[in-house]
Amino acid sequence: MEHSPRPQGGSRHKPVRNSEASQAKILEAARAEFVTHGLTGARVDRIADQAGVNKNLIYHYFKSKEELYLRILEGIYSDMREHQRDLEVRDLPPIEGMRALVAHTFDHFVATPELIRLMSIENIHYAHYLKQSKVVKSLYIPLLQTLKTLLARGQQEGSFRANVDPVDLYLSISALAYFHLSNRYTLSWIFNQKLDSPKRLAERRAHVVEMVLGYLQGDSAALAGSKQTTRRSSRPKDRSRLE
Amino acid sequence: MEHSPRPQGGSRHKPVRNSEASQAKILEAARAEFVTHGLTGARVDRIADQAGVNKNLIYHYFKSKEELYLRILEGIYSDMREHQRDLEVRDLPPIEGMRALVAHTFDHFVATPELIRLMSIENIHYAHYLKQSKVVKSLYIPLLQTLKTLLARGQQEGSFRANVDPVDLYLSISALAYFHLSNRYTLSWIFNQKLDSPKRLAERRAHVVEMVLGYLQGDSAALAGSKQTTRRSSRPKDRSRLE
DNA sequence: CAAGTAACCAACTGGTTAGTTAGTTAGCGC
DNA sequence: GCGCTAACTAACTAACCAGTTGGTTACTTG
Repeated sequence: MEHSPRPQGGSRHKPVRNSEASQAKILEAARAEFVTHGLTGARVDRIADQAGVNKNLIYHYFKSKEELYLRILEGIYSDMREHQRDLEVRDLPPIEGMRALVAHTFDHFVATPELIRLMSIENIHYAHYLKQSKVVKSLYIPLLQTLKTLLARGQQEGSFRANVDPVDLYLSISALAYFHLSNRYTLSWIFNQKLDSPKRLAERRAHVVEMVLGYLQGDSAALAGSKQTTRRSSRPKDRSRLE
Repeated sequence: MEHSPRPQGGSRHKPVRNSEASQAKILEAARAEFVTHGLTGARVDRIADQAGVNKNLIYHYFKSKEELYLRILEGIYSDMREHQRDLEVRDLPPIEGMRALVAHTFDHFVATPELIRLMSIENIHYAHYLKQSKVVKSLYIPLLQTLKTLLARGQQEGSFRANVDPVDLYLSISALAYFHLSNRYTLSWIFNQKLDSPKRLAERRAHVVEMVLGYLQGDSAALAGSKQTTRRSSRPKDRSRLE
């Protein structure tokens, strides 16, 4: 099916026609377009222009705008495979490991702004497209496993509190690393500070790491309010509610 | 300018023409439309249909789709004026006050899903429209002030750690209360659990409150790594970085 | 080198959509 | 009860935009 010209090497000058290169250019342009404008805001004419190919070529290789979007979406999530460097963290001492995991999550979001944009965009669309993907889901399994392992080892050696749900912890780590970036435009304006400046990012990174570690290392028994000693009971007395 | 018919009471049956009611119907329909479809996905024909008015009436009262969107945006943010119940929290003991503040932020996000959607949508649009608003920014000043007050009082009585930036703390509280909701569609699918079920929300609420309080009450000196004793220095040694 | 195939393109199409035009009619002030 | 203003409408328009048609040309294969 693929029609790569002169694949066996030989002449050096690139051929006029090159399906692989064209597809790559389309995907690259599409990624930028979807990331900056969202699915509904994206224009396939603009993608064609930016890729330097005829619009029809897009339909030649991808059957529709939505199909192309899905390809981009899967690509971005799969780049998170890099996340699987979590594995390297499993053998570190729990505190060090957790610290590295949080910092790495933070750094990854900073380094891949496209991931954050597309995650937001997908959620605006109620995850309609992501749900069609087969691969993405499985990427999270090793990550959760790493978290569980670290958590258990930390609890065993007495440095982490008990009764921490790994999914909740993952949600919190992501939340802390994600929100200030995903919402940086409204927040920067509201608080009169560039949340994505290197200095501010370094500060925030330290804060986020401290927050997670501070929580995990805090003594839950001492911290719990007068009545609550078991967390996570499904309907707490709710002393803190205002109304 | 306003042309409200029979404003002085009198006959009970509603008049055929009623500008205030029409505008209200338009705004209500527009809110639903923008919240579910975003700015680019929204259709003014659909808004007109849903409001039960002629499309041109929308242009009679609001000069464009974007203008209407801005109105909705401001309305949603202004409903956060309710947030100013933070003030009631200022006089509580610091721990109780902070607990209530976090819980209230969480509850507010749960109760106002439209706020989260529009915040995400605005950030997809780089806060282009919010920046045109004059009112929104000022809503955050008292909130930050409350945070500062609580923080200072807690530090003074020795129950909160030192060196906590109020903006960072606000970002973290919001992040923890926002992320699992804003991204509930992708996350629910990935983790095979309905993140917005009442049970799960109650659990998450407890976790979030615990996380913030646990962090604040943790002893920063004891928690800090071997070298770092002053947090928030603008370029920490970064022992936790992986690469 | 002939013939087939896939890469590639210009121009078009039809449905959609924000916004307009050119009015009609309800209700108020006098 | 007349005239004015504002509420309200039906039908239209111009631009836009995803997707198509109907090709031409580069490259491969036999």
